[in-house]
Amino acid sequence: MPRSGAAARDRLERAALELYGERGYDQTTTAEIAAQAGVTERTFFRHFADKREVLFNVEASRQEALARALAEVPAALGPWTAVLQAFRSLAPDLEKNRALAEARHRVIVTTPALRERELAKAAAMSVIVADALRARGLPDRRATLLAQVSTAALGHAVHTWTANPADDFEALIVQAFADLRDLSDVDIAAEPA
Amino acid sequence: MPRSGAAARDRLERAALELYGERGYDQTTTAEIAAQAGVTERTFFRHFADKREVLFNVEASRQEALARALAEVPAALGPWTAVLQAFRSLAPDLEKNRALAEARHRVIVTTPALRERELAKAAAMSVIVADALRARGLPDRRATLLAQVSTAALGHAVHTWTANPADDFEALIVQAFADLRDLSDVDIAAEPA
DNA sequence: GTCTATATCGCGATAGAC
DNA sequence: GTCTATCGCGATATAGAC
Repeated sequence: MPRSGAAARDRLERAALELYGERGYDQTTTAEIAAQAGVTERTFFRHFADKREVLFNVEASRQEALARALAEVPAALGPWTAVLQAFRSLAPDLEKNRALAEARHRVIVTTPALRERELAKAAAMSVIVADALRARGLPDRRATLLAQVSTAALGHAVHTWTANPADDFEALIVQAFADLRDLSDVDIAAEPA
Repeated sequence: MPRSGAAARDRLERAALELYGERGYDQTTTAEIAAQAGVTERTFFRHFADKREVLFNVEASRQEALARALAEVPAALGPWTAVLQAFRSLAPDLEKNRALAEARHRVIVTTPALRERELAKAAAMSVIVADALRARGLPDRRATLLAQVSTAALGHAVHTWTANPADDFEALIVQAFADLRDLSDVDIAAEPA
């Protein structure tokens, strides 16, 4: 048994995804996950704050990737377009891990507790976007607003993508942003005084 | 001690808000809340599914109000405007309970577990909006997208409102929708081929 | 209402890795 | 040798079962 923390962590993640998938989240105990990974239950909690977090470690690297992408977007672009471009850059990584993402997704959507955690991760994404927009000089409130809204669009695209194997992520996020533009356009005419 | 369920429920909510505020969510046990409300711990769990839910009962009535408001919006209005109008109708109720909302907000923002639940409630709101939009004939994907995005704007407005005692909710939500329109407008010109 | 399972976490000891 | 992951034991509290 290697003493490497990372390996144990990895085994715990795999074991959790497998067990949650087989018998469901509620019917799986942390002790079982630990056993399957070849460590004790106590070790599980040293790696993950709680039973949910074990499925959301991937999010961390995704967050870093997004932050980096946002920083690299040319300053000349408008905020809306800048965010879209950063989101598009996530596509390759997403497509590469599609199989895993689908397995994860299946478990998450069927488990309220996990869906809650997923929403929390999305909120964290939103904070990252807001920070980046402020750094671009967007006033605070607008930065927060655009961040929340665009992150919502991102979440929408990711969900659609995961649920429909035929869909292409990059096309979906572009479409989502376009739809939003159209929707507000249409209503401008209809808006009452 | 009246055996009335509603009264006990009310005392539990008050007790929880008070105790969470005083010593923090993690340092408060459900037993303590029950004791302060003059009931047994078992009764706490009869009324609320878990320790968090005790702070989110208000959301239920808010959700109903929103669903009703959405149903009453004239069919002639575009989806974007329709949602905005429904959101605006929430203003009076919000303003009336401002003091309580602020106390709640203070506890929630400082407690990750509670923030997660709050996000889940927002997601539920989003589903309600999406249903209403589909009922108005909007295609499924667009309905979901617009629902998520507009709910994000709503959340943004509510947060800003709660955090800034000087702000007026209705003005904030109108401003948020206007900002979104402007943001997409600005970028249309700047968008690359 | 009582009883119980189990998620979560604190502490001291142990044992690979460097 | 120092670190730090892990272990083993134990305590508490939430939530569900009977």
